[in-house]
Order: sequence, then structure tokens, then C-alpha cells
Amino acid sequence: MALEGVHKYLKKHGLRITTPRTSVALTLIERQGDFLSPEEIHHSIQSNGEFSCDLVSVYRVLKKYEEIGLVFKSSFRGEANRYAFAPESGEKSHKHFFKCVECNLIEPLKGCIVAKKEKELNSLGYQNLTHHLEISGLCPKCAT
Amino acid sequence: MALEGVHKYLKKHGLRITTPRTSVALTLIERQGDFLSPEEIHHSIQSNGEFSCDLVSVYRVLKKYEEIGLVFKSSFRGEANRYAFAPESGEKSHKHFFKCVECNLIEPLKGCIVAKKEKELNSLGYQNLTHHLEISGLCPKCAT
DNA sequence: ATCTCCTTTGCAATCAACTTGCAAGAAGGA
DNA sequence: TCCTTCTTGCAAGTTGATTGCAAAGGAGAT
Repeated sequence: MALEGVHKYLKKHGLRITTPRTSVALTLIERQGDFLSPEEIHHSIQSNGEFSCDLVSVYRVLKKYEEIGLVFKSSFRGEANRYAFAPESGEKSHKHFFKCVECNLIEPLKGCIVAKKEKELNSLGYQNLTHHLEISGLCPKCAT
Repeated sequence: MALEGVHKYLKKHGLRITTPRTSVALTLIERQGDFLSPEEIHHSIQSNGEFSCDLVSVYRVLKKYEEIGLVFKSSFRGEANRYAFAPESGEKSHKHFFKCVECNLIEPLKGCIVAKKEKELNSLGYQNLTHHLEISGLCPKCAT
């Protein structure tokens, strides 16, 4: 999905197509696969020269994008959230992430290990469970 | 372990016994089982009247206490860290926590579900893995 | 093309949760 | 008691993100 896809997607959700929204989308598409912080996205937009938009707007756009499932959000404690374009999902797909402490690579992990534990808790009377998992360490490349 | 225990423990780690350290310890012992935020601990010390100590010191004391394994730290994204007295562990025992969104109860979960996933990642070349897991929802009592 | 309404934006201010710098103050061994 | 070194208090700074509000600007209606 490229820019037009994003625009269609915005319309579908009753959201207007604006310059900040387009700029953020372009940055994310261009750097597809990378998880970027609001700061980085903002910087990228600024240094692109053509258009400047406020950092606050980047925050707001990303929030909206996450709500409608256009981006993945990886959030590691003590650091800024990071966002990556969600290629074609269209669904707020549940994700866990691994982060390399060396090269800062972030990658989604397949499957959900916590589901089992949640079932267990459910059977004990716990309800409406949600969770958040962060795994970090050295990725194969950095592990020499 | 009560206050003398804490004092011994501090000595063992080459740390001085000071009023802020004692105050924080007392608060945590008194409210054993509860996870308190630095703010709450500070407030509790202040309102106890006898002694006042700076919030910054509470932060510093808790940090030290965590380092030497005297307290558990439960950290949920977007909220202040919370600390509970680690009864007798003496070891930085690995813990995951459940938090009730209704009554704010925090309880440690036994076992580590992530260990298996980490082994899997290890076999793929990932190394030095650490992780952080947060589970929240309704505890049995609040789930009507 | 223009109007109009309602969503978005930019800007400045605010916030929460810490962290840092540094001088003054106490532990506790000698 | 003295002296060294660890701690503390206070003020200020930081980071990441949110909020209030007036101005700007999409996009459907005319």
C-alpha cells in the first residue's frame, strides 16, 4: 500500500487528508520496516525541506494512525514510542517486539506467548486481560 | 525481615544507614505486600510527621534498594514505577506482575512464560535476552 | 467557484516522572 | 573527636507527551 492507499484508508475512517498526515505517511512508507520515533519522523519531514509541520502534529497524526491500525507501535519502557507502517494489515494486529540493544533493530515477533498464561488467569477468575511484552538483547548479527 | 534486617542488609552492601533510608524502609515494611509509588512513599513519610525527606531522596533510596534486591519494582508503561518490600529474597528475583485496572491491585505472577520464547530466540542466534511483561485486566474480585 | 462548518493545525504552555549538579550535612571507621 | 566519603536537600533541567485555544484549511453543499 502506498500513499493513495493511505489516503483511501483515511477517508474510510472519516479522516481528512492533510499535509501533516501525508508527510508522516510518506516518511513511514519511505522507511518501511523501520520503527521511527515521532522526533525522527518530524526531523525527516523538516529536513525534507518541502514542508514543515509541528512536532505536536506528528504526535497527533501517529496517535490517529495507530487508532485506525495504519501503523504498529512498539513501546519500550524508558524510550520514546516508535512507529512503523503496517503494510497491509488494516487490523490492529497484536504484536510483540524484539529490540537489539546494539543496533537498535526492532522486529515484530510472531505468535503470542502470553495467550496461554492469560487463559490460565482467565480460569482463575481474571477477566479482560491485556498485556505488553518487551524483549531485548542482541540480534544474531550483533551477537558476533 | 523487619527494620534491623534492612539495616544489616544495608551494611552488608556497604551502604550507610540514614534517616531517609530508614523512613522508606519503614513505610514499605508497614505496607508490606502493597506496591507504592515514590510519590506515595514520600507522602506517607511526610504525613507521618516525625521526619521529612525530599522526594528526590525517595527516588534515590528506592533505586539503591532495587539494586541490592531489597524491593521489587513493578513498572507499567505510562505510570510511575511502584515498589514493594521484597520480604526475604535477598536476590533480584525475576518477577512479572498483574495489575487490576479497577482496584489497582498489583500482584506478582509465578513462573516466567517468556523463558520458553527466549530459548527459541537463543537457538536462532539471539543473545543476552531480557524482557519485561505487563499484564492487566480485572482481578477475580473486581470481575463481579 | 464560493461558502460554510467542523476538523486539524501551530504555538505556547503544561505535565509527569524522573534525573542531575552541587554545596551543605551526616555516617561511621580511625 | 576528627576526617573522609557517602548522602541529602534544593533547584533546575530533561524527556516524552498532552492540552487549550485561536487560526487555518479540508471537503461537502450551494
